[in-house]
Amino acid sequence: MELDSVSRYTRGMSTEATHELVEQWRALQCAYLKTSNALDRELSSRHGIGLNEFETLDLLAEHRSEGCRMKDLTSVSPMTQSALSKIVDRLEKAGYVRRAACADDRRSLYVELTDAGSHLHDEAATTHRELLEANLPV
Amino acid sequence: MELDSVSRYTRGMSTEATHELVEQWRALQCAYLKTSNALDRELSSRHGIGLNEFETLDLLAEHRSEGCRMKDLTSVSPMTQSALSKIVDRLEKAGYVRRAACADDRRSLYVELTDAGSHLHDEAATTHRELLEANLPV
DNA sequence: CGACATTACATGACGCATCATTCAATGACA
DNA sequence: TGTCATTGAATGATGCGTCATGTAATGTCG
Repeated sequence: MELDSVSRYTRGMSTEATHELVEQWRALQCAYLKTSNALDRELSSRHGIGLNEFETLDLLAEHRSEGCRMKDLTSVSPMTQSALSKIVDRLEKAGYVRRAACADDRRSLYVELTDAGSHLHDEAATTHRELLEANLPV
Repeated sequence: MELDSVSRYTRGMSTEATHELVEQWRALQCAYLKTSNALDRELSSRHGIGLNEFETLDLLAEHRSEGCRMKDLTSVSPMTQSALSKIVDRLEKAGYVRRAACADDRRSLYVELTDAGSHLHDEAATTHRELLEANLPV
């Protein structure tokens, strides 16, 4: 008869090592969720945009000089192409971003910050950096 | 005239320190998203439950002896009370969990693993630990 | 050149988490 | 004990991200 009242989810790992791994994961999870929730809340209430919207603005600001197409955005963002499409939708509707045709390739679209978007980014970035400082593990 | 072509979202922080902070945040984000996506995908395909469902099972297994009410679950999980209520709904519908009345306080409900839930947890935990080992930064 | 594969992006259906609210049970206190 | 606040949990509306798919435009290669 099998004794499986105690879980044995360790295949070649000691239980201590496994436990440490789980602790590490929970710490990572906790740090991430705490920070991202704080960021999302504050950015929403102070500036009216969510975290992912801000980070998209941030990437756009960062690559402003090179010109940023949707595909470039996709390659530097952890978000899905689909999600980015909708984020840019929202940012465009709010007037923070503009889609512009691309001469070389008519499938592509440039995404550019508008002046309003640039201003918003500057302000929101302050909030963002403050919260990172307050929430990030040292 | 103001020169704000360069963002100055540093109030008392050097730009390098700010940049480091952002890098740190992006690394955290990347590690978390990479790991949680991998976990979610694999747990879903191999065992038919999502990450949050598994982690709820995991917490229930961990506190099996003490008896776990919804409020206890809420206090040890990063999820919302509302979210947990729905997760437990799903787990219950799938037969992995059972809600049981609480004698002391008729508002409270105990949540217990069924045998099927216990088995599933054992199996899924293996997957979970494997993926943690594969994805977690060292 | 013409057919097929691939790429860039958008969209609809779906799942899931969150907020606000609700409801019942309990506590506190005059 | 009766009233009011609080607590434990469920639910409906809403928003957002993902997957699968659709649609152009562009490459590729016979």
